[in-house]
Amino acid sequence: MPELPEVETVRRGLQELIVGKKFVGVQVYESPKSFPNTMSDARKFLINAQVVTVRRRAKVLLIDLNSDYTLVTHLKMTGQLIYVSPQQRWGAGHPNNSFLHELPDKSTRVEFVFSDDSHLYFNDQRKFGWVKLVPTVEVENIDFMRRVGPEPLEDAFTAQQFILRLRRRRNTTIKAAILDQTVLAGVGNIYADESLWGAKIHPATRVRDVSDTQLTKLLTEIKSVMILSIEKGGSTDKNYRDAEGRKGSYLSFARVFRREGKACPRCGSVIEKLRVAGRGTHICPVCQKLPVH
DNA sequence: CACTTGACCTGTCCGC
DNA sequence: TGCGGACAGGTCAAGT
Repeated sequence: MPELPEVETVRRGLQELIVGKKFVGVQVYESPKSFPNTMSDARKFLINAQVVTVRRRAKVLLIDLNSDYTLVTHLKMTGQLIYVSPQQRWGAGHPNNSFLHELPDKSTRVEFVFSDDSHLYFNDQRKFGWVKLVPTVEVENIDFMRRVGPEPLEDAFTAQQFILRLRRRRNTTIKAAILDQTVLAGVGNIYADESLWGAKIHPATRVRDVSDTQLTKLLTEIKSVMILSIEKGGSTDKNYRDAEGRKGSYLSFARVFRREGKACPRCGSVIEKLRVAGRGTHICPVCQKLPVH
């Protein structure tokens, strides 16, 4: 899915595009998971409500409404939230997002309509994602929100805290540990591989075998990789699009992710693909050595 | 509690 | 071409 940089890119787009807009309609195409609330709830708390702000926590997007309800969405692997203006709906396409006039399509789960006849589409090919409408004060009580760890890009999150939280997971691999959303928020498979390469740590290293110095370096790499990716509009492998339907370009700057068989930009060795923590994993076998015992 | 694995879905790609 | 299997950016429920 969309990891932190992709969700943040969508958030920034929506913040520009939909704040102040008023919902006048909603159409649910499929999957109760995508919009489990009753339509009577939607009528009461969504229809005629205006968007106040668009927030993000971890990989979750929060669209606050002036009805004191919040649209909470998780894009999981293939979710998209795409805004389409009335002009775009009539086919005023751009090469980068010319499919907008074709929406809704077969992957559209929910379609929202604003009073100016612009639309917001929640698309999700694999149907893992979800949208909920919950009272704003209840957002923090959602199970995931209670358990999720600190935001890596907040200055208040220090290396010391990062190390303390990671040390709870001594016997697992460092990659599994940073993918664990209760340790810290927002790291997914792409930025796990990229930041471990930056810190020269083999993803299968047990946490107990990674020094505090290396963990400090790892947090620095997580932050810098995410900041760069946000600048590039995130990573588009296949499905990911921003709020205007555009692709992100981070993958053309990636050092190891999906670059197996190519040269490591640091030492020139051939990048390898392996499986760690049940996920496809990319490393430089020379820069990232497993500790020997 | 810590840790691992499979399930949730659809689509695509690769080998036979 | 067709078919089976592996795999894809995330999380959660079970299992040990």
